[in-house]
Parts: sequence; structure tokens; C-alpha cells
Amino acid sequence: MIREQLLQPTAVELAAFLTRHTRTCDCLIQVAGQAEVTYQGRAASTADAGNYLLILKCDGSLQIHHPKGIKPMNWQPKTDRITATLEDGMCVLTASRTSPTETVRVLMLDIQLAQALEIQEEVGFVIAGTEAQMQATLARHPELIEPGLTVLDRELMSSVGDIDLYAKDAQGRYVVVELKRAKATHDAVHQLSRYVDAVRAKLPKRAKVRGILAAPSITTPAALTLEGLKLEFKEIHALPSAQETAAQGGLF
Amino acid sequence: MIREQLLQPTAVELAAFLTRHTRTCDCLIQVAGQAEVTYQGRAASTADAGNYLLILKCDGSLQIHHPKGIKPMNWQPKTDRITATLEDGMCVLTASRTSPTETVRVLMLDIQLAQALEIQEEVGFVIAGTEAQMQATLARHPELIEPGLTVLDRELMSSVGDIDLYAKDAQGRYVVVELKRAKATHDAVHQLSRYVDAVRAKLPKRAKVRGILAAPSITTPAALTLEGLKLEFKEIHALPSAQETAAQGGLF
DNA sequence: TGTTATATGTCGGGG
DNA sequence: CCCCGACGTATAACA
Repeated sequence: MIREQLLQPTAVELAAFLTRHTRTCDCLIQVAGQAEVTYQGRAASTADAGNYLLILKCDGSLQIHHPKGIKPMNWQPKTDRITATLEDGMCVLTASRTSPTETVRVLMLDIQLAQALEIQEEVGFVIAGTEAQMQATLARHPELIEPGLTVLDRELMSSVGDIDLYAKDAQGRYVVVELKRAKATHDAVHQLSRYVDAVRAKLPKRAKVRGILAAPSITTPAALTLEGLKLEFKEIHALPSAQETAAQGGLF
Repeated sequence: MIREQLLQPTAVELAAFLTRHTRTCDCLIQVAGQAEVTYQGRAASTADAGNYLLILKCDGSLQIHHPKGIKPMNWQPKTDRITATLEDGMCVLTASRTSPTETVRVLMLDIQLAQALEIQEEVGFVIAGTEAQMQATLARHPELIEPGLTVLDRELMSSVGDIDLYAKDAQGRYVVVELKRAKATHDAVHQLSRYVDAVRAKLPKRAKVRGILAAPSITTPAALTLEGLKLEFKEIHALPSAQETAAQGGLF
């Protein structure tokens, strides 16, 4: 699994290593050591010389990690062109892409480690509790939102965006449902509000349109705004707990 | 910089290595090899046995990378508790946190490499082109938005959210400015719209209130909605290009 | 701690 | 390619 490992490579060795592997592009490459990083594109940044960990994946994505946090200090998603060159006797890695136009430049000052790992195969990964699954479940079992509800459409395109669920209630009123897999905020309320407005505008004037925000919970300010707009909230969880599943007769 | 490195460690060696380093917590730890990963928390996921790269940072954050993309396949930001244990003769890494309650569990099947790197010091990092900087620049030079504009407030709190810039134009009309560092979408238009409404509601009825969306560009549908709402768009870039800076007399 | 807003967000889907 | 919205978004600021 370790294809190649260099300890304290010289600039020339490192450049050769990087060029070789970025060409074949069949390994995950890592470089650790002192470097200086600049970025120019959607924004512009510079990082002082320090110890960083670089990761260069097969798909051409680059990330440079500092000691804290999930997010890399600098990065570049799926780069068009990655080149390793020698400048003034030092190895420089440049990762550029167009659309948007941006470049990350890494000046390798004192590299301790460079390695190529065989991490290629994509492997099965499944996730439960996404909004898409919530939507599928509710489309099959709209009674979880409210008895008597009939789903007319999913992902209905309106002029202002896609409506998660479009339905009719027991009394024939149209219902716009906005789903959130996590706690609903102000944002979700306004999203729902503008969908409801769009639907009302399209329907005959006397048609009644309800708006329901379905989420596991809602922030207090958002709940107040929701109330003010005469919209409704319905508690729905993305991941049913064991007891909920039992109570619902195993609908999920 | 390489504090310690193990090649093809046994489960016992690996568990000891992880326990030792997670306790001292002064290194960035990497583990590469075949593993199985499950997550349970805000959602639930499982990843089949495959080759992955684990990174465990000093701050207790964990990320597990697959061969593609910037984002890790699984992760855990700033974990409360990380433990390495032996289960049925295999090393298992568990990273849990509360708030939200979630756990990542890594079953180490066939580990090729474990290493501890000294990447500790935080180092200088500066970035240009953030929205905050945009706001500061425009607050000092409101004429970049429009001649005769006077800024009354920054980050003004309204009932529906914070208004980026609140100003008065040459004719004494109030102006609500919404900033976006990147292309403005529908969302920004509606945000601006509801800010303008909130301001209008607070002012005497005959007071004129304008709304300006300041961004480097805007999507076509958003521009149409904006026009329909009688709101305005002003092209403002987060990162002034060299020529723009010259044209503006070096205001930035 | 809860809520809000930003991000070089990233990523995937649909027209 | 543009547009849109979800994401286990992460992360910092602020009440």
C-alpha cells in the first residue's frame, strides 16, 4: 500500500517524485515539512513558513493542513493542472484551475517526508438520515405530516426554487412543505415563505395555500417569524429513533 | 519532524501507539490501511472495508479520507473523547462528542502505516477578499457604491437579521445594502427584500427606502426577481484587480 | 449555550 | 455551463 516513501528528500528528488506521481495519478500523495503557501483566486491568502501536511489525491484535489480543524488551511478542488518545478533550487508545487481561475502555490522549504499511498478503489458508502430520504419517506407516508394529506409532487420547480413537497390536505387546500433534516432556522422559514407566495401567485385568488415547515426542531426566533407569517411547523425527524419507529409501526 | 513511524503494526502496537499519542496530544497522527468506518449521530453511515487515510489532529479532530475530493468521507470536529481499544484482537478507534451527540468508529483491519508528525505551531495566515473586508472598504468609501452615499450603520440589527450597510443617498433616501463576496443568487435578493421591508415598516410611511445588492455578479433569475421588486444591483468585487485599483486611484 | 451569518465553502443534480 | 439547494456542512462572532 505504500508505493514509495522519501525521507528528507532534496528539492530535486522531491520535484521528480511529485512529477512522476502526478503524471501517473494513481496514488494519494502526501508531503510533510516546512513550506510556504500562497493562494490567489476567489480570494487571496498567504501562509508564513511553517510545518504543514499536504495531501494530493488521485482526482487532482489538493489540501494543505495545519494543526487544527477539519478544514484545510489551503485547498484546491479537482485541479486542472498540477506541476512541480524547481525555482532557485527549491521545489515549488503549483495547482491551478480555471472556472474559477485560481492557483495554489506551495514553496517547499524543508521537506521531511514524501510518500505515495495506494488508496484508489472507491468502496461502498451508505448514509442514512439525509433530506432526500426524509422526502422519500414522507412522499410514501404523507400521513406522518398530517392525516389526509395527499402528495401531488416532489421537487416541484417554482419560479423561486424547488418545492420539497407539494400536497393537498383533507379539505382540499394546497400545502407547500419545506423539509429540513436539522434544526430549522430563519432561512428555512423565508424559503418556505417565498415558495408559498409563488404558489399563491399561480393559483386562483380564492385558493387556500398552507405552508408547513417539517423539521426535527426550530430555533425560537424562526418559530416566531413562522407564526407571524401564518405558516406551520411540524416536528419530523430525519433519523427515527428506535421507539419512534415502533410507535409508527415500522414505517421507515 | 517525524516523531514516530510504524510499518504494518499489529493491532496491539497500533492501539498502544494511538493511546500514547492521543494522550500527549502534541502530534498530528496519520494511519493508512484497510479499515471499516461507521458513524452515528446527526445521520448514520457505514463505509465498507477499504483503504483509507486517517488524520487525527492535535485539537482532537478526526478525518478519514477516501481517494476523491476535498471533503473527508467521515470526520469528527474537535472530539471530546478519542479512544483506541482492542476488540476481538482488532484495534478500534472511537471518536465521540456531545452536542451534538455523535460517534465515529474505525475498525482497523489491515494497517500499513501509522505515523506521528510534529505539526504543532500555529503560524501567520492572512487572507484578503472576505466579505468583512469588503464591508470595511465600502464603509470607508461608500462612493464606490454610489456618489453621495453616506453610511449610517454597519451590521445594523433589524428584526429579520443583520443589515450589512445602512446608508442615506444624495437625495436623503434611506439605502439598505446587502453584500455578497461571490455571485449573488435568489437567496441574496430575498434577504435584501426582507431587510428593505423591515426598514420600511419602521420608518414613517412616506420615507423612501432603496435596496442595493452589491456583489461581483448576479444570476440571471435573481436579477429578474430583483428588478421585479424594484431593487438595485451594483457590481462590486471582493478582490480588486490591479487595473481596478488603478482606476479607483488606489482606494483599497 | 444557542443563534446567526460567512465560506476560496464543496458537492451533486437538473436544465 | 449555469443555477439551485443540501451538507453529519465547518467555523467564527455574538447575544
